[in-house]
Amino acid sequence: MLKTHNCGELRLSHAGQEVSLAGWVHRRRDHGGLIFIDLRDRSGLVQITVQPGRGEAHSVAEKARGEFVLKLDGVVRPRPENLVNPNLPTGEIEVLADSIEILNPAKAPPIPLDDDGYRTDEGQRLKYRYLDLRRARLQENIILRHKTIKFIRDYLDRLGFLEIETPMMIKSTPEGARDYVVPSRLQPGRFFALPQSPQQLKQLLMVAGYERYFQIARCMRDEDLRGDRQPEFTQLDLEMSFVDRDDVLAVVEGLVTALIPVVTPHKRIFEPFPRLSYAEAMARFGTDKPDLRFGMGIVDITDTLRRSEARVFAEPIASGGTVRAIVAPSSAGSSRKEVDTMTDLVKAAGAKAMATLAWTAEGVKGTAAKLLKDSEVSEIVRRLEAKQGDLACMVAGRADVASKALGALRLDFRDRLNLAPPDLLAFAWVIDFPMFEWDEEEKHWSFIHHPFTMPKQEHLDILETDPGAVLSDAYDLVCNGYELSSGSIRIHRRDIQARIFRSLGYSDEEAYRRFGHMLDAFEYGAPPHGGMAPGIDRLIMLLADEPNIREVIAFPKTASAADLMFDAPSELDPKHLRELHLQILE
RNA sequence: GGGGUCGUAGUUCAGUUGGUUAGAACGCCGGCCUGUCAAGCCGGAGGUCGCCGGUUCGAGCCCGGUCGGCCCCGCCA
Repeated sequence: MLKTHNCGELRLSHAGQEVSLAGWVHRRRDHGGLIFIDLRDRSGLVQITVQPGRGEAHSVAEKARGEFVLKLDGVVRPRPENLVNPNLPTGEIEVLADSIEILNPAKAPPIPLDDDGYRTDEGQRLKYRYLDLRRARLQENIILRHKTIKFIRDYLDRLGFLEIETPMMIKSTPEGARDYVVPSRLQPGRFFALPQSPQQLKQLLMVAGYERYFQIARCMRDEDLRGDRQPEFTQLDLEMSFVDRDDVLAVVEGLVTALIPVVTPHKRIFEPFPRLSYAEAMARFGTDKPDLRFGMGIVDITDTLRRSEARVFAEPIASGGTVRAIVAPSSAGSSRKEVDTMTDLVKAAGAKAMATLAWTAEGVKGTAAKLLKDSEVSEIVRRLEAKQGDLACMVAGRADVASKALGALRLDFRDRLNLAPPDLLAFAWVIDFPMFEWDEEEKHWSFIHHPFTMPKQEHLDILETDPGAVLSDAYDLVCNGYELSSGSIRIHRRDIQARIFRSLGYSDEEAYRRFGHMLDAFEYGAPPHGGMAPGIDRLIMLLADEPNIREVIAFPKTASAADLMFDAPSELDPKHLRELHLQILE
C-alpha cells in the first residue's frame, strides 16, 4: 500500500504519528512560503502543510494542481486552537509534509468537483462521470447504496433467504414493457430478451423448492424515461413459498423498518406502515401512490350539493358524477392568477373546471361563494373542517376524474407550500388492487399487475362474468408519492392460470405458446407462493434526499436512454451485423 | 408519440429595439505573498454565441429546421 492511513480518518489521537497518505489535490492554497493542500481520498479531506526549506517537498507542492494524484509522507500534528477548522472532521489536526511525490498530474477538470454539482450541466456531468463521481455527495450516495444492499443481504440471509442468480438472456413476451433484445448469432433470426424482471424465474424457483429466494436483480425496460425511471434499474427481487399476503408484507416491512435506523438514522418513519386499499387511495388521494407526508385528503361533498341550485354542481351530480374538494392551508389570499394556474392544472388532469371557496378576514370569497346558499357553505365548512385562511378547491364530475385532478393539485400545493416534512419517510401499503382494467384502445381487459397474480379467492366465481369487479392479492409499497415496490400472491394452479389467460383474450394454444413453461411447471406440484420487488434505486433516492435516481446510480443514462460517457448506443460495423444476421433499414 | 424548458468562455450566467471590438463571477495561466482552509493582491489568456438554412445593408438576438440536456403527459404486464 502506498498509504498507511486514509485522509478523512485522521484525528487528534493520531498526533505525533508518521503517516503516508495518497489521494487527490482537492484545493491548494499557496502562500509563496507556506503551501496548504487539502488532500482528498474516499474517506474525506485532510490539510497538508508544506513549509519552505523542506527541500523537494516544497518545490513539488508548488507544482501540484487540482486533482493531481499525490503520495506523501509526513507527521500528524495538532493545530493551535485558533487555527482549528470546525467545519472539517479532520480540522483539529494537519499533516506536516516531509516528502511529496506526484503519482500522476491532471488537467484542470472540465466541471467543478468541489461543490454539490446540482448547478452544473448534467450532460457535462454524465460525459465526465468518472470525475463527477469524485464529488463528496455522489460518493456518499454510492456508499449509502452499498450499505443498504449489504444490510439487505445480511437481513434476508438471517431469515433463511437464498440469493440465487437468474439469467440475463431469456425469452421475449409481448406483454408488459418493451423488451431490450439480444440477437442470436448461432440461431439466425432469433432473439433473446433481457429480463424486465426475473418474475417467471423466481416463481419457477419456488416450484423447484427453494422456498425463500432473493436477488439484487438488474431489470431492463425499453420505455420512455423519467426522473425515477432508467432503462436498466435494480430491484430487490424476492419470493416466498407457503405464505399469504401478510407474510410477505411483514418481511418487507420488517426489512425496511430495520434498515432505516441503521443507514439513515435522521429519517422518521410511521410504524406500522399504514394500509389503504387501492379504492381508498384513489378516492382520497387521486393516485395509487399517495404522498402521506401531509394531509389534505380529498373529501367527497356530493351529498351536500345534491339539491343545490348551483347548476355547476347539481348537473354533474344528476348525471352520476360527484363533487370533491381539497382544502389548502394559508391559501385564501391566492391571487386570481394563482387560481387560474391551479385551474389549468386540474384541467390538464381531465377536470372540466374548478370552483373555489376562500375563508378570508372579509368573509367567504371564491368563485363558488355567490353560487351557494349560506347553509350549503356552512355544511361544506363542517365537512372540510375548513378554517380561517383556508382555500377549498372543488371539482365536479366523474369520481375518478375529480379525484385524479385534485390529487395532482394536492401535489402542487405540497411543492409550493412546502407541506412535506423533509425528514419523513411516509411508507404505506396499498392493497386490494383490481385484477384487470379495460384497455380502451385495444378493446380488451388487461392486467394491472401481471398475469400470474392471484385473484382474491372470493372473486374467482366472477372472473368470467364481471372481470372489472375482481380484486387481486396484489400490493404496493409506496413512500412519499413514489411506488417503491410491487408484489402479489401468485397463481400456483394451472386451471386458474389458464382461466386468467382466457379472460385476457388468449386462446389456450396462444397461452401455451407464450407461457407453456409456466403452465407445465404448475402441473408438477407448485407450492402456493408470493413475493415482491422493491426498487433499490428509488429507495436509495429517498434515503439520500435526491431529486432523481440518476444521482444514486454510478453510470446512469440520459432521458433519451443514452450513455454520454461511452457515447452509447453506437452503430455496429457491417461485419458484426452480418455475423448476427442483421440488416439496418432506412 | 405529444407538450414545456434550456443551449453564449472550462463552469455558472448577463447580453437592451437587430447595429462598433460579445461581458461578469468562478476556474485556468503567470507574478507577489509564512497560517490559509471558498486564502488574498496584481496581471493575463480564453468565444464556430449547439448545428444547418432563411430574412436583413447588418443576426447571439427574428423565422424555419435539426441535434443535445432536463421536466411533464402518453408509455412503464
